[in-house]
Amino acid sequence: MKTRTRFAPSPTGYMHIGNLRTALYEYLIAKANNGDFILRIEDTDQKRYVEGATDIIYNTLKTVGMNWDEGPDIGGNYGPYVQSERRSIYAEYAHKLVELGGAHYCFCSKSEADEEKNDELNIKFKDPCKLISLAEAKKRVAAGEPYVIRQTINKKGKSKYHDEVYGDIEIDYDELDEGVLLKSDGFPTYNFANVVDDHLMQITHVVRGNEYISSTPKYNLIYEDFGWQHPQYVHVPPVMKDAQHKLSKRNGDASFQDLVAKGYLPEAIINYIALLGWNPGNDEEIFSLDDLKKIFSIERLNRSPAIFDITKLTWMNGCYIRALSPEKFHELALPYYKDMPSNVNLTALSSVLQPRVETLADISSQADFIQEMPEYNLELYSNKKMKTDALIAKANLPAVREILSAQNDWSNEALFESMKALAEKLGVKNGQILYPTRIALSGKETTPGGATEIAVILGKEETLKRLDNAIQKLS
RNA sequence: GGUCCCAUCGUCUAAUGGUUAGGACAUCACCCUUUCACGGUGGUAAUAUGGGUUCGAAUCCCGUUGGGAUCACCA
Repeated sequence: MKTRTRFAPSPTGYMHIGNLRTALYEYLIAKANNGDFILRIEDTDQKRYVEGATDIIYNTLKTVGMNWDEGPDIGGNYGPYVQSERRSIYAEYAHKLVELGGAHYCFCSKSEADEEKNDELNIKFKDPCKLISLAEAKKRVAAGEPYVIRQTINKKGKSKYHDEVYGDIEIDYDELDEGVLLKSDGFPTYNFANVVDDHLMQITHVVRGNEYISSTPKYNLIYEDFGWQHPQYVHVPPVMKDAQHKLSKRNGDASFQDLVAKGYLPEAIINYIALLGWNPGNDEEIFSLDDLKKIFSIERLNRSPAIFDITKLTWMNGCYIRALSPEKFHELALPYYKDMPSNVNLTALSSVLQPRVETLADISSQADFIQEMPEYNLELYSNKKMKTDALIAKANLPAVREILSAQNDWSNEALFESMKALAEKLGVKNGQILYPTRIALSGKETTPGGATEIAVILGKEETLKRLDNAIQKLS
């Protein structure tokens, strides 16, 4: 049987990192087995529907390269792939389930149900409507009385199923709740829709958060009542913000699109989250999506929650940035150069920046001095190791200015040679020339690149101008 | 509270009865160096806890503690 997995997000307008990881695992399970990855939109809760949310889902999956084989936009043999377009299907199966004895009509109002149960005394909702005969219930339905369809659980003893990650799970049938399957608005709940859809769409592996572990027996009961075989279950632990809290929109935690906006590369994000709950069994940790397709296995999935560590993602993102071709990096950096003066050597800037930034957003903070010379204190000229200070700067900078104004070859190598020659001629250390020059050109304690590299980036005109200003400031 | 799940360095994790408990991030030190990075070398740092089982336990079993999930006409 062909492996088929599905990613079934509800369109709430936010691509959660945990969700994306689930999608990744679903995608990888399918692709590692030459199977199909299906996209299904679970929009049965109209209250939570957010306009444009499906586009975020599409765009995210596309930018990371997780292409789906069937979905709302491209169709497939098992559509429609949007649950709100499948209402008649759920209604049909829900009524059928009633006939099969797996569910019953319930006429209680929501408040009646709430009143009945008592969390503190651990009293579960006992539906009085279970006692209504099917004939009577049908009559009331036909008369137009509002109703829901509730699951009927009469089984006793222990339910048992196997989870690919957590092993054998045993839960007493008494613990199971006779939940609503079809709401009074005619929409199904997740509890019902996912079973019907997963069966109809021939999903072989259901991958989802481990919060579903304890409700899975209810779903299995529905499969049983219909005489269907249930899929294999792959419950995965949550991705955490810290030891106590899941990553969530409510906490204001970063979504995929937030991370991209902060200068993280989609490839790095995917690589990092793949390792949050899965490992290849060796010490390697840099993987492309294609690599992952080849080596992913369900057996190496972890059972315990993993904390999302932005520091490690940042490191990994730095690895990906350094691995970029200089051209590609330059292309990605371009948007951050929007406000740069036109005479700046952007190619040179990119080449000094590439090994120094960990996220694209670092570009702005590292290159800010190029746009505009910052205010700085003369103290900056002091450096013990370089044996230099403002006095030495004052003494040497005029000579630097002189030699550079005569400089024709404005390459880094040529500039460096000239500066070295100058130091030798003056009988001072290289650092006593280079350090003050760097400060004069940047006004910053740390810069991407040394004095001559900055000079190349700024260009001759701007370099001389900044030297003049520095000399004036020092006098 | 009932039920279910989880527990190795600060973090992600490896070690599926026998290892000096390994790697990565972070951190610290040193080297490289035209500041800062990059790169290189080395260090600090973990089996929650108490009992078993066994020649031998991070690993198997039981208890304890801690954490999480679930008990919606949300998914």
